[in-house]
Amino acid sequence: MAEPDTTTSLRDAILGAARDLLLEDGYAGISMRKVADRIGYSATSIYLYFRNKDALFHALIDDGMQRLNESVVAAQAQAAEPLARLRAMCAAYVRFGLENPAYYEVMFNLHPRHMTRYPRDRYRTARRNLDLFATELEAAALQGQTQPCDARTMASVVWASLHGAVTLVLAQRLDFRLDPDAFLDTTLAHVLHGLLPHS
Amino acid sequence: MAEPDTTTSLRDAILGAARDLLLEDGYAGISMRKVADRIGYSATSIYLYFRNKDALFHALIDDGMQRLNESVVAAQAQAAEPLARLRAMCAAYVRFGLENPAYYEVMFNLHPRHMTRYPRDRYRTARRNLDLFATELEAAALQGQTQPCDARTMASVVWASLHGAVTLVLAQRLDFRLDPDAFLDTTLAHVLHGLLPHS
Amino acid sequence: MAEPDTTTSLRDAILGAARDLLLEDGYAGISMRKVADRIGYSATSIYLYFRNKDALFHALIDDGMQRLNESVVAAQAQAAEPLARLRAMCAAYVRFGLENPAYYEVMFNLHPRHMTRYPRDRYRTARRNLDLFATELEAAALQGQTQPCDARTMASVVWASLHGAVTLVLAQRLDFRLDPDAFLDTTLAHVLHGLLPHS
Amino acid sequence: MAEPDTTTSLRDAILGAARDLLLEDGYAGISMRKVADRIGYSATSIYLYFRNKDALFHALIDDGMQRLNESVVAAQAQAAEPLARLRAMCAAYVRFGLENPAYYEVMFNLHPRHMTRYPRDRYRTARRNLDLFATELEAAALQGQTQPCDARTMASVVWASLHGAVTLVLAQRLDFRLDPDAFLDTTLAHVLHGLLPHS
DNA sequence: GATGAATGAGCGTTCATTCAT
DNA sequence: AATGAATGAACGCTCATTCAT
Repeated sequence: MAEPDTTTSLRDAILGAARDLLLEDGYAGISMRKVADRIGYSATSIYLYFRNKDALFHALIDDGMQRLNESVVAAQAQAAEPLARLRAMCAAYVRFGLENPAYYEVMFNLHPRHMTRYPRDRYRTARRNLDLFATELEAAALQGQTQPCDARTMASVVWASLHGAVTLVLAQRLDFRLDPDAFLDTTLAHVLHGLLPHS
Repeated sequence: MAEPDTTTSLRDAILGAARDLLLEDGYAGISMRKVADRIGYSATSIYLYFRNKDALFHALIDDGMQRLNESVVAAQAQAAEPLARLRAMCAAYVRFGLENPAYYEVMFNLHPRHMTRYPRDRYRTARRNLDLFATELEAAALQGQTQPCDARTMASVVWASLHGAVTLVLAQRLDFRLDPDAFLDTTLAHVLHGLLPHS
Repeated sequence: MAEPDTTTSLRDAILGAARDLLLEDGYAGISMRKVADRIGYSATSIYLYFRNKDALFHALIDDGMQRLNESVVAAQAQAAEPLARLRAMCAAYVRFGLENPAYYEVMFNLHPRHMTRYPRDRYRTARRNLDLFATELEAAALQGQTQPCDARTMASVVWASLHGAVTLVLAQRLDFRLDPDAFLDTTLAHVLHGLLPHS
Repeated sequence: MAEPDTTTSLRDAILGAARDLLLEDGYAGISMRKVADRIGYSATSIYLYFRNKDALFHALIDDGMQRLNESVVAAQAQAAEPLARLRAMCAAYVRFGLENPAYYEVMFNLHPRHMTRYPRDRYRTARRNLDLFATELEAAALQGQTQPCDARTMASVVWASLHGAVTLVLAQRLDFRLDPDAFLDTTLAHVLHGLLPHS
């Protein structure tokens, strides 16, 4: 269909097409042929760059994790105070999800069934992300800005809330009478408020 | 394979088999023929009760929504005070998700693509669920137990947090060093704490 | 390609087409698509009658064994004396091989690799064939017409000789200066002569 | 994968790898890429030495024929008398087959389809083998040790019997209650006995 | 109310081969 | 002498769906 793209590497083109398809049709919507068609190459060519479909997905996940990490780290650097940093990081996380729905789906919604072959140690990147939140939570608690808690657990709790909000919006399950942006703002405020010291 | 089941209606048998398969093999594991095999009928028979695969899914969603509603309503009745009611309802919601992963997946993770044909008015059941939360939030705010807010938005925010937690646990994306139950308890506490009046 | 054949059952048509293809292109030459094309049906239809490719082959083998058995049994009945019976049976065996090269190939040349899933007990039919030869060998020995020997072993030896001759002719490996018929006649005579009592 | 082998010629390395693969995975197990992988070269390189896959097979056949010839010639030299020589040669033939199943398969079981491009004159090596047997048969007949016959035909008959026995054993089609070695010994004895003068 | 027969589209994957370098 | 990039064809198989009965 499409003309072969000669400006980017074929490997990147494949990843890009896969990402797009993922967004349009979900996991089941990706097929090696469709990816190939979209970039104007034969299906066989994909196998020159990825051993099989799983490998392609895993590369997508790695790629997404990397980008998410960068976004959050960048946000972290934008404020001086733990709580402000947290707020920036949460906002960055949500923004990443909304702006990269395909990455988001493959990273966090892909059923474990499809992850069984995902190399164990690659999860480290994901955990590193959580650690960023935990670090700030710990700092905030030390300064008395938040209720003391187990930083690791609370990091996951915060993550879960953000994740739920992003997911609902992306899956178009949000009550249609609500404004997504207002909803997300409220979510952010609620999440942070939930961390404050019990009076 | 299986003997036709003569005690329940065929329609129910189909839904039951679909639910089981969903649970066992995930979304992709459901195929018309597998469902048919499992109940000892021919694949063609399914089409007598459901126009196509999507219709079958939608029925599954309806079914799940109904059950979820019942769980939450039951929880609501167990306490007298708005905040206590909310807590019970949140706990019931989470419990439902963990105990009915198949329903949960099809209800909230099904790709929008499959929802395009989902009749608009059926969403009402889903909305009714949210309204339950909104009602209690409103009542709690009136009594000064929580920070005033738009009840509808906040209901979705609460829901999003619970949903995120459930999703992470079901998708096995929770940090393996954390205890799921402790994580869920903390989530619940955090969600409720986030509602309290700003001091 | 071809018009659907409405006179024979589809199952038989499939087996027939598979047999023909086997003859033309060997084992590797058979594909579900080719079989389907040849009978004017879609490839999918084959799966209505055979669970998979192996099952199709196994049916072919069963079919061939049955026919071979019938040929040999018929020959056995044509003579009164053990040695004459043996001769007739050997001739019948060779004739069957030459006239049913496709069956012959699946039955005896198919690599064990492809037989691993062939149900153990089906081999009984093959053994029954050997027993026919063994029976006559035993009778002949009792009458002093042949050198005493272990009938079971010798039955296999006789079989091996016939099998080798058939195979060479079918695989077109026979020296092109020889007349196949003369070669087969000599083989038969040699095999039988080899059974006679040592003087 | 493997390091390129610099001691032997690439052509030989290819043949060796092909032979190994043939043995391990059977005929269908050979693919140009697998052969290439095994020797640490690119698949394209094979085409520098063999025009296509069939040519590679043909070379394998030549190679095998050469080796078989050597085995038989060596056996021939081990006895002084025609009949004893024949026995030794037959035994050598069988041994070669059992010890080189890969060669044996490609030499004698390869479907005629793949042989159409096999250069006519190459069959000479195969014929030379038969001539060895014919020569001894002729000598034995001259000395009155065997029944007079057309040596060329009888050489093929003898060959066919040995071939049948080898084939059955290799294809694992021998009655599992028989001991292969005993079976082969009996075959040998039977073949030779069949040559003796009619009393 | 239920089925058997049939299919077109699609899947992930492997293969022998070509061509420019 | 050797390769990397690329491909068209084919493979076994599963799927949702239709249609006549």
